[in-house]
Amino acid sequence: MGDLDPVSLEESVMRLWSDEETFRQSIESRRGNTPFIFLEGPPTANGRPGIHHVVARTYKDLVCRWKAMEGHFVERKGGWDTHGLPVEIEVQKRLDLMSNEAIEEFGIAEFNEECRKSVWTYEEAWREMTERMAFWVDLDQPYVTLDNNFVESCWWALKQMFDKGLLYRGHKVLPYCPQTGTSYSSHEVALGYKEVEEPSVYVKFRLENSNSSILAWTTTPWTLPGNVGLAVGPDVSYVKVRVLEEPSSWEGYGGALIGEELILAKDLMKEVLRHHVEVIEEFLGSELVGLSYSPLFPEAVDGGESSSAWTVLSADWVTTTDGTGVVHTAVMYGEDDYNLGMEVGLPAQHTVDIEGRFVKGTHPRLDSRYVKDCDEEIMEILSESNLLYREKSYSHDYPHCWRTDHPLLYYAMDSWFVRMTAVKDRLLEFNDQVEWAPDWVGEGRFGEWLRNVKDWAISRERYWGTPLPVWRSSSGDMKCVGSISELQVEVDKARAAGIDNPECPDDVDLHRPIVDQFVLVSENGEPMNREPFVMDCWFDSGCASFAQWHHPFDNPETFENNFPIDYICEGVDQTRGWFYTLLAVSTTVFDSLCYKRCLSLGLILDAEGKKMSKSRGNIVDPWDHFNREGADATRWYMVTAGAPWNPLKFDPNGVRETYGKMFLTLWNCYRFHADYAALDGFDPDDSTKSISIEDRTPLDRWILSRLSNMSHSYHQQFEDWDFHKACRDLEEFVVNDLSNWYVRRSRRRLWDENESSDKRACQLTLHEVLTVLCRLMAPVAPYISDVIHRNLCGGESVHLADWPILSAESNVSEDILPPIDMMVEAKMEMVRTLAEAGRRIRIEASRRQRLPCQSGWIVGGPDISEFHEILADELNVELLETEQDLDRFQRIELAPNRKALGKKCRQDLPSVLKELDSVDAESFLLEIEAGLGALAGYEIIPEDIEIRRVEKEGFAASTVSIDGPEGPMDVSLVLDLALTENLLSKGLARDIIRRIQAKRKDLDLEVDTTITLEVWLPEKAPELSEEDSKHVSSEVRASSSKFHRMKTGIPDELDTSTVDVFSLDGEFDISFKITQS
RNA sequence: GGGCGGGUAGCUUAGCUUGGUUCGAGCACCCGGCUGAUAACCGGGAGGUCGCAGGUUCAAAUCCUGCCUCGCCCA
Repeated sequence: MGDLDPVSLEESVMRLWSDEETFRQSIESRRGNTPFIFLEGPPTANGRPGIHHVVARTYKDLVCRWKAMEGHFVERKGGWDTHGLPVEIEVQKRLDLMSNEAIEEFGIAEFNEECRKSVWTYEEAWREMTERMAFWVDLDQPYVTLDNNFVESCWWALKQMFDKGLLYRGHKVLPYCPQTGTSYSSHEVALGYKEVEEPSVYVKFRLENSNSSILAWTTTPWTLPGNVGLAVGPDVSYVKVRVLEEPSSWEGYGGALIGEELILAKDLMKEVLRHHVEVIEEFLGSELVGLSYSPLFPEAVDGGESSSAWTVLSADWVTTTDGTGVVHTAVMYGEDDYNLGMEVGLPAQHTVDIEGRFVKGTHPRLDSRYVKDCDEEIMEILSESNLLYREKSYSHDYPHCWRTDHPLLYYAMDSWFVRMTAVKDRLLEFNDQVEWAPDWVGEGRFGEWLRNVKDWAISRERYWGTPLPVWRSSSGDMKCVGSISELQVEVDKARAAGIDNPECPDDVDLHRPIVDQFVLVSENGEPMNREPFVMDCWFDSGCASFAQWHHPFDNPETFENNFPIDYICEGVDQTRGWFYTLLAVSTTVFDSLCYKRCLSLGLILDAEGKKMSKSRGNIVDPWDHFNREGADATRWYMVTAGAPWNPLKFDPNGVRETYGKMFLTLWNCYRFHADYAALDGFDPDDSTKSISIEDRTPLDRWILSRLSNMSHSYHQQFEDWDFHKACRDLEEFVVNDLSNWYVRRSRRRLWDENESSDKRACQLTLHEVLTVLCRLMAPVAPYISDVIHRNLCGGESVHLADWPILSAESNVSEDILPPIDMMVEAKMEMVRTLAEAGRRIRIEASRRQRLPCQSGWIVGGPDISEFHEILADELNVELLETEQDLDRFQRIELAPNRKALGKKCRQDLPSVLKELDSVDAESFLLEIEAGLGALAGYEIIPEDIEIRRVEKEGFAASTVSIDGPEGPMDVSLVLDLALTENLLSKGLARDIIRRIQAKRKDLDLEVDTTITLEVWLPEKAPELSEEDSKHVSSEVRASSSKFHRMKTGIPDELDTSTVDVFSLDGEFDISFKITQS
């Protein structure tokens, strides 16, 4: 068995999986069992996949693999998100189509064709990444959001909403660029923020039947003609002031007359007012509510029936952080303004047209002018009628069009909404039934979002997307079309009514501009045109749970069998994205929750903690690791680096570490088993040679028990979503228990050339341990676990094997875990602790490890005589004994039990502790046992203190605390440091063996190669006994050997390839020569 | 501005629900040991204002309040 080469190992497994269709088999072999339903959140293939996609796909994959091994039928349909703005932007940039006009000139059909091609740009890269990282998902029959079938299902869903009265047409205030005629998403807006300096104005709104004006402030003078209300905070303090005298200096427009009265927030007086004034009244905002004022531009807006137009309104979001504490409200040009306007019934009329010009009739000096050019004119107009108090230049970040650099206008656009507010209670109810990991995402972030749910604006004035299937006549009649056949019926109906329509075949492309060409007919015979929107592409992915099956048009039962979803997993940034839209759609369409479990992953950051993004250029290429440490190590690293929902700082060095520590160690453990199994013709299934566990050595029973314990907690941690803890524990088991103790302690057992039951017990044990390990690891590290498992289990893929732990949810028939023996585990723990203590003692006493001690004594603790052989070997002592007389080496110390004492003594605890420190431990313990113990006036009972045994000074000893059956107990180890000729000889032999073995290794000799040996010992060296020199010869496989006593150190012939010299404790040199025989 | 989450050694982190001995581990570093055992392992060392400031308490990394800071989402 060779060294581990993870890349070629994984690549060959990849080919094997593809040849034998392991993925398909792993699904089919469980067909008929309880399904575990997974839904893939569709990525978009118009960007290159990065390491952050590997993270998400690892968690998707590992849960699905795990559930499959538990016997569930786990289908995994791939998906692609193909609509949406990023696609359009990409194409627009490439073809230099920087406005809607440019796109329409280019042709919508041609433009959409470009988009359709663009979304597959990186499909190949995604497929390769997906396959190489071993994410098992069906990419041959994926759902694709641009497919007609998918779109048709989306139409169907929208019609369900329409029929339930959940769909309505309204306005939405959006950042809008009049030059390109486009409104922008927040993502586009973010591209174009610029710091600008602009005029801001303080305007006087004259109250009706009063000598007073209310002062309001705005940074967008162009919205003033549209003003229809003033918002005040009901609990904010306002003042009315009278102007007493002119300010000492005044620049620019505006001002106020002596005697004029102004109203504004009390806190902002100093900041706003330039005149000397007196406060004549003070009141809360609520007292202002309802007052009427004169419109600034009386011609601009028709108040109509509205009783609230040009009155003071109450809004609790008004603050006094800037302005005057009064917010000028222009319904069509601000989101808060619009919402307030809808709430209180303000007239919703545009004073600005779609090209950014004032509409005719606003004001003779403003009509038809571009609004951003009118700031000066507006100030002049207001100033002339003494309605301007002040102007002030104001600098702020303001969004600009990323394409034309023009400032964006917040503008109320026609828009379609889903009435999510109507189903809020259901949303909350369903959300409560979702098992969230971590739970705070569901309760906090997501729950909070749902409690403040707004109607979902689902229309976009774009080209590339699922068209909104609503047709509307000029008088407002509407029809929502829910399928192709319905469209055909409507088209025929229109044709019959004399409207000329193109053909509408069964496979009509449900995209723009095809569907735009159909004109339908309303009940009263009017032509109806399609509303010119496409849908928010989140609507597409929100429909994925059923649209992936073309529900309800194809096999409705497929959907019924696959809904609701058991498990979804995406980044936490999807909270308001996919997590929400899935729930929004399932609630409105099916009145059901959509998914039962949701794992929300933390963001992935670079090693410096910065978000990975294309623009920063700090993306890690997954192939850097696939081609070096392999996908297993990369996946294992990502899972063990932290909780899945915490941000992961991806450290390339960490992958390397995981590879070195976990995978090389595991491989070597496996190799140890495999090499000897091959040599001995080991057959695990040969029942004539099986050895029951109770007949195996305590060491075997120990590792098997540890394996069982670890497996149970591993499983439990999987169920608790603590994959990181599970895998860390497993890694700890492999490195510490399996490699560093079991394999190390068992090496000698397998060296034995003769067939023995002990050797066989060891091989059986290793075989069992590795088999279970492979199955536990398989979901996370699917390659190496499969290779090892196949080799151990007659070629069976680990992914077709059963999960080794039974649980309520699984379909597994039997538990293959060995018995747990807590006693043997506790004892072994003690052995290992004592072995470490022994090394500590030797270092303190300057006694080198290879020089044996005659005796060692274990003082206290449980009986571990079954492990004396192992421990004696570890400690390098000739004889290990149990000493019952504790006092021979030990004294006691008393330590406080702070928890108990704290309850009892409260604030006197410090003085009690101080006294405890100064009493004589032995005699005070007697007092306590006699019920007479007292400190600082408090009675001390045995529960208040802990007795610790420590070694007495002057002994080569060490005391350790171990976990006994009844809590922690102290055990001491004492070593006899006396030297004898016998010990010196043995130590010398061991040093010689060690150096020769190292030399053999240097010379690349095979383990079973025999040598001839000559050793030259100087006179100062201890005598090497006959027995020990024989021991040397046999250990190093010398077929003949000579041991010389010589007066000088080094033999004459010095060929470094066969001769070597080493120094023992720096006192003398020993030389030796080996040659292959 | 609002909501949520994080801040513990040079780096990565455990501990926080339920307050109790000197805050535990890994990587890197230094010294030593062990090894037919691997990029492994063992012992020891150095390295911590547990983000800051208050508060509660005999006792706070842990509970409470405020602030600073980073991130995400929303405005």
